[in-house]
Amino acid sequence: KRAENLLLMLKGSVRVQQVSDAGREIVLFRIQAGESCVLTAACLLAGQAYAAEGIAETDIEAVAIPQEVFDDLVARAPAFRNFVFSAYSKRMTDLFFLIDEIAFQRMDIRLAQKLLDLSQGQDSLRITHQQLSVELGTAREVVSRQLLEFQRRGWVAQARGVVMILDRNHLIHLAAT
Amino acid sequence: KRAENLLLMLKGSVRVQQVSDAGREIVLFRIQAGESCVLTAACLLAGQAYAAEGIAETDIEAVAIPQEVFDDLVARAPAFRNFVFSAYSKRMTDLFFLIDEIAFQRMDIRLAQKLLDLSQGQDSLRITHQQLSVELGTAREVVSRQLLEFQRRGWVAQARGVVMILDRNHLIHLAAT
DNA sequence: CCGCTTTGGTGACTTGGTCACAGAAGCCGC
DNA sequence: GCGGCTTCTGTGACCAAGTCACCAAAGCGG
Repeated sequence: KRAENLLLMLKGSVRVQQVSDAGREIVLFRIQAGESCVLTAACLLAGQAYAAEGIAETDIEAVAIPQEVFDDLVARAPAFRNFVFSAYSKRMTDLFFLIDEIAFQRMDIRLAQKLLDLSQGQDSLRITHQQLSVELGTAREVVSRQLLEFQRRGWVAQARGVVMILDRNHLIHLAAT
Repeated sequence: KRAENLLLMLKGSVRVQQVSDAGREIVLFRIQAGESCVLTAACLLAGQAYAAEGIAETDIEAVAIPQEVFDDLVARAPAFRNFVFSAYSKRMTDLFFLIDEIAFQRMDIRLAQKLLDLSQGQDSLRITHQQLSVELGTAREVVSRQLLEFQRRGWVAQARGVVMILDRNHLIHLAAT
């Protein structure tokens, strides 16, 4: 029942996503380099049935901290303890934010935000409509239609598996709505 | 920035809900007697901007554990440490579940589940459509329409501020879909 | 070049959310 | 009891999002 190790990411990133009964998926969050996987581990080890899955997006390096060492660190190192609790609460508030977005935010706004987020300042973004729909937890058709609308407005251009950002300012403006 | 105390509920229950920019609300989870408010506290204390609010649903009793005592307990009492981490992971998985429901589940099914959940086996339930809509994170009109449909089918009856469950089996059947 | 898979586009339809009301039920002071 | 509030519920029109059933075009592997 207990997981053997707790992971601490050194390099790369892991995407944690969930699959629904009907086969639809949604990205919950990402674990970046320097962040701990403690919480994921905790979820696992608490013996909860978890439908979430972690997917490595890049080559990753991580250190595995055995259960006993982790326990000992939490007990003896206040700084480490602090690190762990901060990570937990960060995740928690991130999830609150995600819930708010899913429940109350319009798709066009969420898509614009996601494009800006994933583009990292680049003008071109390698991603399929299907992948974007998983990021947003919606259907592929919805993404296709929204991108088409953005295209009509001259904000983006598309090629197979690629989205090009032509007018970042308008996207930012929409995302801030 | 740090909260002064961490609360441990002894009696009663607290509803934690979030308000969106547009004024819509959704219930995230409840803290029951015997559960810790540790995570909520942690969220607060990590200095995150949090739009969530806790609302006491009954008279409550709770012990406030000062920061230092909490720290000391985590450091020295393995059992307490375990309790805290379990609580965290339980909340986390609960949130995953909630996200899944919001993103992918139909409203009629979610409403049926919520009615069964809140009724606690009773045949009558004191709640308004508005309150139900907050529980589900949807609009009041949607709840009204769904309840009307349930009523047409003879599964429930309604009075002002009251929902009566007439055919629990059909509700259970729908909820299990 | 030929099939096969992946990706994207489309129309029709259902479900859910928004808006603007209106009517009915309780509540309070008189 | 009787107006005048406030709260709760019902409703229709409309828009946004999700579903379904396709089709077409772009890559890919032989």
